[in-house]
Amino acid sequence: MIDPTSDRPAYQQVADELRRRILSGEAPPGTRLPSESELMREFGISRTTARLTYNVLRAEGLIDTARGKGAFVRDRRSARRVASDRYRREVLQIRKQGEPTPPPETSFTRDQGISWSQYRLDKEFHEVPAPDHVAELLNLEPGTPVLARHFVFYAEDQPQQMSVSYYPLDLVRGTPVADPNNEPWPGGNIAQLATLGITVTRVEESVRARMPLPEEKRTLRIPPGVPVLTITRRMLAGPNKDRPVEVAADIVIPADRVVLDYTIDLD
Amino acid sequence: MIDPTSDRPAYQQVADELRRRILSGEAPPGTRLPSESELMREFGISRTTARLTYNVLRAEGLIDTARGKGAFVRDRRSARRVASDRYRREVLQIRKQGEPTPPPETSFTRDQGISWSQYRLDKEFHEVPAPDHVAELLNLEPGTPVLARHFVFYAEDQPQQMSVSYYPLDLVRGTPVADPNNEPWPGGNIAQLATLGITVTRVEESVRARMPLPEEKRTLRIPPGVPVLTITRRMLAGPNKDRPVEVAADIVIPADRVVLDYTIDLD
DNA sequence: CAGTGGTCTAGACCACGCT
DNA sequence: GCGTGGTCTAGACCACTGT
Repeated sequence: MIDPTSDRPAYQQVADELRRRILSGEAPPGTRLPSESELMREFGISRTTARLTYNVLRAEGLIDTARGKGAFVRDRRSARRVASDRYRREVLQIRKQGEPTPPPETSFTRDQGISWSQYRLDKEFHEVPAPDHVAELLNLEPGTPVLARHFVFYAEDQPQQMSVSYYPLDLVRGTPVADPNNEPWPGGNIAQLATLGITVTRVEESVRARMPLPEEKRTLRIPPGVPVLTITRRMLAGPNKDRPVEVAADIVIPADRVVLDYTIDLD
Repeated sequence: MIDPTSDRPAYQQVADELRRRILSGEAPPGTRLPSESELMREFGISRTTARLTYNVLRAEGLIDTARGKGAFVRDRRSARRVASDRYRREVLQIRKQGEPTPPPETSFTRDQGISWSQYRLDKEFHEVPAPDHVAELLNLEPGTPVLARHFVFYAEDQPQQMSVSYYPLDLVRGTPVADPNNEPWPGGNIAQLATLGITVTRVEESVRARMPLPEEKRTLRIPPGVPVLTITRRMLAGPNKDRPVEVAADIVIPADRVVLDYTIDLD
């Protein structure tokens, strides 16, 4: 089954064959793949080469391996959809109610399709000098003190995303926004700012993807071969949409758990 | 330097130390890291363990390795920004000119900040039965014939993205849109549809991230540890924004080459 | 030519899951 | 207890880059 005359290394040739089975549907998600010993016999390779094969497929996010069990085809369908008009719905909710009343929906819980009580929130609030990219997005001098709020969101005990939100300190000092004990807060960021008399009129999001750092892998329980989507968000206030009131630098979401939907109207 | 009593494997401990140097800025992009032999001496590990260390850092997208040269810290800054209002600018251009005249700007060339002549286009046009997800997005019966247009975009001879665009065949048969020899086409997709009397009024984009397939790695020259962003795009026409005229399933962009910017107005 | 990373082998011990 | 994957060693040959 291996072509020794080929330039392609043996472990890649074996990976090619297993990948073909996975992508063709011949080996659907959940299927158990040959054990390393079986690979050694079937392809006439050493243990090390068999392991190299599975290293490749693991890095591609195609398989899961477990000690004592074996190697299995991973289910790669992504789950919840996060729509860009979640912000608009939040605004409508605020206008309708005049003022949000608990237990309200937030963009996060609504995206999950689960109820408020089904998620947990880890949080730490810090006053820190603004990092450079934050200062730039908030139009502040570098080093200006800002409020940094760290969150990890869970749905049904599964971590879904982590984020750091930055606010100009002058804006929020002494307000409920700066009080960790006020969480969970009704209605999400836009509603929180509305209680301070700030009307958010525009949201800007910058989307990137990269491999997770070890700490992110641990906190979000990200399996091998799964990248993260990062969103750098900025909220602008005022009729001219020019006053930055919040930037959530690095919202980090495991890419196997989300689809980001955006709508662009051309009229 | 290695703690043999730790649960953390030796190759991870070495990776932790090198990662710390990279992320702290102690080893900035371009820095040469210790050779495998040096790692063996400095940390008292075997060649295999040293290689495992660099496998980890490679999969995280932190380093590049080259035979005969060594291991180097990769520059991870992402480059061009792709703004969601590129579609709006394209519409404005069409309205202004009445009809696009070459050499025009497209959303693609404008995003590059390069001129039209600096990129090349590989293309194949096929009439195929609509795949399931395409049929659903176009509101067609599964298997309805559609026009599939395959593109690979280059900027300065570097591949930047590949895509497949699907059009309902009834809409475009016999028109210039279905003629491969008409490429490069002035003004991008929206302008092309405008010449058919179709006014695109809404664009929907769904953004995902995953590791690239081998063919994508080859075509787009993607280094190890770099995911791809995929955009599934749908264009809608008509005053009610309800007639799907195009879906580009799987626009694939190496994540180290792009930032996707979206603006959401709340009024 | 010496040094680099890429591939591959044969073997060892371990932690874990299942029966 | 046996089979699984996870870690680690010692050693070999190769292709490529530099001097």
